[in-house]
Amino acid sequence: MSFRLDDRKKKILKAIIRTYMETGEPVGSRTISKYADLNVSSATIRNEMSDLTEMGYIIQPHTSAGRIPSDKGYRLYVDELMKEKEDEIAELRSLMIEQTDKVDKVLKKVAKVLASNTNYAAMVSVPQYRGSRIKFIQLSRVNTRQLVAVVVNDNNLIRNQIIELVDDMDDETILKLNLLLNTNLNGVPVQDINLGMIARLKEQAGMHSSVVATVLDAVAATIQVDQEDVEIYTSGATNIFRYPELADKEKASELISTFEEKQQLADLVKDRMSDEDNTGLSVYIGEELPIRTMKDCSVVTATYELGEGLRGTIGIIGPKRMDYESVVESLKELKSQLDGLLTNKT
Amino acid sequence: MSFRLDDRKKKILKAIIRTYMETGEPVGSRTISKYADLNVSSATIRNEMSDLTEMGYIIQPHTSAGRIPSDKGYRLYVDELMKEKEDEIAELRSLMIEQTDKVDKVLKKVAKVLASNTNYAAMVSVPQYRGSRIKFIQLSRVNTRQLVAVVVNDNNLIRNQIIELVDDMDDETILKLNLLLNTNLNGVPVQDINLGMIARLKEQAGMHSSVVATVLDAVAATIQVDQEDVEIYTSGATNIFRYPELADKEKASELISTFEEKQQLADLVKDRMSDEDNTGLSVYIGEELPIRTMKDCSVVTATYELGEGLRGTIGIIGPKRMDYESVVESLKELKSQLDGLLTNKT
DNA sequence: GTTAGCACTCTTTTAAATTGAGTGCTAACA
DNA sequence: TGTTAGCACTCAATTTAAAAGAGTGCTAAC
Repeated sequence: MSFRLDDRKKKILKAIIRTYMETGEPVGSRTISKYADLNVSSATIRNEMSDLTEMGYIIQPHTSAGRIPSDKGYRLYVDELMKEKEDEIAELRSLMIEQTDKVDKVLKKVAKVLASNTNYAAMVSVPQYRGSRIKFIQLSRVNTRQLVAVVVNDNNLIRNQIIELVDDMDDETILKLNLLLNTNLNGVPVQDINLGMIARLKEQAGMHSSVVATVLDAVAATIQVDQEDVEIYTSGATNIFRYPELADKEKASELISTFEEKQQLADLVKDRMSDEDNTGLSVYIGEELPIRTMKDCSVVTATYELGEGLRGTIGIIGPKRMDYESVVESLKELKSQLDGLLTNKT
Repeated sequence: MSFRLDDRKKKILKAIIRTYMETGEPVGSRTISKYADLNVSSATIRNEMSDLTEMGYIIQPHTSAGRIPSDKGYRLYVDELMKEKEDEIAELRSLMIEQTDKVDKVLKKVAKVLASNTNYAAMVSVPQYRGSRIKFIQLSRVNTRQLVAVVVNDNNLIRNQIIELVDDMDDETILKLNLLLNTNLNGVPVQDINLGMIARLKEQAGMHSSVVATVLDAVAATIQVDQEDVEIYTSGATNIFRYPELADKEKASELISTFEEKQQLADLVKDRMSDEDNTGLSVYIGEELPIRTMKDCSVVTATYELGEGLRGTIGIIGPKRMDYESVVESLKELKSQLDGLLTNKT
């Protein structure tokens, strides 16, 4: 009782998915039979649809309604049936990135443009520093009891912190510490800096004063990236109201909460980040997503690389019947704009 | 044909508002007649309600339904009828602020706690630097073609920027510039630094090299606050789904968009900021709000002051029938926790 | 001034009837 | 053997009608 997915079946499945994308309503045999390059009657379509249902590519919401694509159906569509679609993307190309903005402004704008361009919800993760190296460290005196520590990494990202002193510290010591920090940490990858290393530095500092220890700890804290919290910008959350299948109170509320919290999105992105494949694009459909509230959604993500090792993710969240082609194209376009953007800026 | 708002009328209005807050349904004369300390029949209440309607404190959504409070009614309630309510707030008191966190983390948390505590949407604006003074400026060399500028103000807030040089700059010049900047700008209020001042500095720098000019411009840009964009954290946007009168697709979508965009909230906050009254608390009801999408909401805001001149706003957005008493109490509590929080931290 | 009573209004709820899209099956056809 | 017309059947969605319920305004009596 197993069927072959022949050419006609594929064509019909594709027609079903395409139609469903537009309307959001279950699609019936009659509708498909009118579909251009497929000159068969609705009865024939019905037979084929019956087969496709049994094969699990489409689903009948109730006895007497049309069919809608299953996750498996969408998956086949994304993997095989989808043809690239080159139009409308030009808009993005012109609309975008002014070199003068700061990185976070650019990323916020990317989220916004992406959302308004696709009519889905968009997210952009701020690149993690992981893999970047320390380029410059400086301790400066603000006043007798305050220092400021500034750390610049090789992507020109700056972190800093005020250090409150409990005891005085003379200028010479500060100079010495600066030298120590720079000779020992310059060029060291951020993630290699750990407690052991700091302990060794404290020893080398020679002086066992607790003030020095405090300062070194503070510097370490400045450098250390909060590995946990990836920052995420979102935009267009309310676009989900455009799609009735996501727009009832229950679902909409849960989904928008997920966007608002961002933590789960961050987890999703982090997951994705560790992977390493050629295109940098991935598609999650429905239950494939690790986030329960999103089981009626699809998510398409792309990783971009601002500079050496500075890697972030852009993504689109929409209904399962999202227009995968244009989403993929939009993401590709933005990815290529972001890749290498940072070459000469903050 | 004008009535006096006597004691009984006030009592009845208060009862109507209280009841409506709970149920969200128009409330009828019968319901009120059962209300404890008011031993009159529903017919009497009806007469009084008729008066109150004519006076504009309550509204009849349609001929044969109960009454709901009008904006004017709520206003009276807030201004006169509301009695302070001291319970449940203790929770906030314990729940809150760990001194160790950074300011932005604290503020995000405040928004979250406020939202989950009240079941309304919450917003927190990040304090503007306006009024703060410059405490410390330092230019440091990162490498031959890059400097980093660090500016610390008297609230210990740090801003910084990488400066790309087009021409080399020797160490002596950097030292000279540092001296120049610190002697001239130290203690100067941030908002007093303008183009004229920078021009004068350039002159004083003596050297007419364009490199120096570039550096000074960059430093100015670092100091300059983006006056336009107040940053705002929001939380609990989806709480609006708890209130049917706000939860239909149309309104919910618009409201959530407003939260997401934040620009309009920022404008609201900025407006508020210029005011100067004793308590720092204000209540906007319905049409009193300058934001069209919020005409069915009420907003309560409180300004807090982290340190000298570092002033921000916390606010609650909810349905007009929000529980003004506990909202006001919650805000007061958080305000008092935030006030003066910054005394010794970043 | 207060209240019981009642007719009237209008929304909400409930139930029933109708419509309509779509299926599955059968029998006929090429 | 694959395709198709035809038809009975199913089930959600829509329409329609009826009933219920909540609340008011007014009147007349206390």
